[in-house]
Amino acid sequence: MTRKHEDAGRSTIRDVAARAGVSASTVSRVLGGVYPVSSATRTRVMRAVREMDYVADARAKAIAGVGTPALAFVLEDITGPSFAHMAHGVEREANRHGHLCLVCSTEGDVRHELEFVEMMRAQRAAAVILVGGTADTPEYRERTRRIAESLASVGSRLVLCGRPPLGPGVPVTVIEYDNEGGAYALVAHVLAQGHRRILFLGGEAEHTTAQGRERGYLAAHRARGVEPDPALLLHGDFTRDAGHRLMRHALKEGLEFTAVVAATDMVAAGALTALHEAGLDVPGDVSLAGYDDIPFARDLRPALTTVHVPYEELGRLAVRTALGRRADAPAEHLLLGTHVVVRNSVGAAGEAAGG
Amino acid sequence: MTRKHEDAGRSTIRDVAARAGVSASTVSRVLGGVYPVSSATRTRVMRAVREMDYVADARAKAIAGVGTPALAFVLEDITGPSFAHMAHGVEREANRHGHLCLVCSTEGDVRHELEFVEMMRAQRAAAVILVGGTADTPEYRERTRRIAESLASVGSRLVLCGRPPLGPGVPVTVIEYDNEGGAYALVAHVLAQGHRRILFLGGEAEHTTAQGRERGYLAAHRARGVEPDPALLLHGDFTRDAGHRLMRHALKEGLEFTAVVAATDMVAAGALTALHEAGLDVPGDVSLAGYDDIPFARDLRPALTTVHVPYEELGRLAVRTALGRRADAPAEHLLLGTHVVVRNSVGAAGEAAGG
DNA sequence: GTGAAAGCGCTAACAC
DNA sequence: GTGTTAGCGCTTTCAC
Repeated sequence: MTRKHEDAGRSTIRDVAARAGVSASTVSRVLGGVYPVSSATRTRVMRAVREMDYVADARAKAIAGVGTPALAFVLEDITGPSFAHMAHGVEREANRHGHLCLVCSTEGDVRHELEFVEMMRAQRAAAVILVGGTADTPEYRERTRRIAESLASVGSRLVLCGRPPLGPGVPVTVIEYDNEGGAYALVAHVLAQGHRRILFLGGEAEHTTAQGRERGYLAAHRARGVEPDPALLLHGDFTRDAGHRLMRHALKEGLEFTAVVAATDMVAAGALTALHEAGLDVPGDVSLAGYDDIPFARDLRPALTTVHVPYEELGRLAVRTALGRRADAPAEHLLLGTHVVVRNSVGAAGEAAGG
Repeated sequence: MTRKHEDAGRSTIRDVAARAGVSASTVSRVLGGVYPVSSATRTRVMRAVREMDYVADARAKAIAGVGTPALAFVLEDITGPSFAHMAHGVEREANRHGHLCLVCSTEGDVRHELEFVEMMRAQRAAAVILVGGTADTPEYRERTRRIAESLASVGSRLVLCGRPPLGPGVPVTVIEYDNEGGAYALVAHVLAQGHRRILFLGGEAEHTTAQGRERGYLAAHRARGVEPDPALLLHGDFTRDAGHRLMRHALKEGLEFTAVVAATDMVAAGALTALHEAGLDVPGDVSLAGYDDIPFARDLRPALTTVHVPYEELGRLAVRTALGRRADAPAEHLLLGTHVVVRNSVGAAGEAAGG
């Protein structure tokens, strides 16, 4: 009848009740703060609570059907600036609504993503938010559709934040931003400066974010009537090191270009360093642009022209939208706008000497 | 007797049992995978599980006494690069041990920190990790001591990651790194280049991290026999904007210095931009150094001389140490080393012209 | 091997 | 107002 193991302090509501000389329900009522309880009892109970430093077990409350469920977000690596900003938005908004947040880093491993979602389902999370783009393959779509459905089946909901939808009929909430539109505007700006051979330092070929940006790059060219040279499209990942490596490679290969558009600011940063190491001036010899508008972009020399993405807002909206929905609501889709931020890294093509 | 609300799919172990034509205990045994169960039953149960896409409620398991508790980390803002790296280390290591992670951003508000810790206590988290430095006041120490004790009383443990200990007798695990030593080495390096008036762009005056770095700054001066000018110690916070603002201020006031040491790389980045905006060359006119060695430091122009801190390792160790301890273990303290990374932002003083 | 029953810490419906 | 009882979803004796 009494607790099995008397580990110091791990007291239960019954211990508090005993100490206050009342029943457990009374303690529950006092703590709940709603029911009518005589002020004398209330005082006694509160004193016991304080003396024992008691705090009710949230998990027990949860299974008893009270208390707000957690929110889960899974991302590749919290260390990336744009991930971090989305995560921050998610976290803030979740807290505003009284939800705790679970984080999981997949380290880019798809199996981890699956494992985590399963764990979140076991936790009966209010929603699972997949943060950031991913490799888009048929398997991915199938797997994610299943995830969405199994989440819906336990009353939870899948949210895609910064990742495109999966097609109709999948019970998923998606909040993304306009990768293609932003890249289009950015590249149009570069083209408007007279550049015609623009190197694109992309992400992984199948990555949704990279693809969107690449589409914008292509579309801007076509709109301007210039045929993009496929040889100018390089692929790596979204890290600073990839940018550095790709840029060195392009320079060594003698690729001809007068401007480079990097898929992210991180990539641009690495590329910038490689350009400098090669003795090239930006934007004197080569123009450079990034994407994301991370805080650091302003401190690069020259200050980086880039595309601003409302990452934090994205995270906040993901939560707000998810919480407002029933688990089995139909798919819904928000697309946030982006805009280019002109700074000093893109110059007129006339002055450029070529890579 | 049957479930109250028949929300689609939220099936329980009893539903699975019914479908498989066995008792709940049998399902539990099959899923547990330990007990002897006839392979026929096992198959039937597994099929039911699959068909219903059943996954056991982790919270219920938790209160029944099985399942690994979560780990919680609370930090100011996941958006800061060094926070993010510590968080990443925490997350990775926790996952390696099968623990889920709860994150909480305090947004720098002490009350939030308290609230969160209380919530984590309610969650019966295995440990609560406070990530990053904080304002060190008597109230802070008292409050944190109480937190440590109340956590210990529910069998959990407080871990300070990148934050100094609280004095003897407090049941706390602290993993920090040598702020003072790193700053000492860095400033010694700057002094060795002949600089004698070194501007220090610090963090908030009471912030533990800022204090440690400032102590190193001071100590290096004294060791070299040069009396630091208090007027050269400026305080702000750890953001890029603070660095920018402080630097402009220093320039406008006509402060005299030939080098500046920023409390973080972010601050250094802002300062660098301010220096450039003022038409000053780094390190030609003024030398500059940072602290943290964030990935971006290499891409600043000039590449930033800074102090490397093993942030991710710090996070990993925090978890590993905490999990290895009993809740009521005595205080313990790890101090990780740091080292200066010499790049191009610090030059010889002879060539400097003064701010 | 398998089921019934008790218990984990809590809340809520139902008495009195 | 307050105690008793019956759950919540799970695990784990204890019988058979």
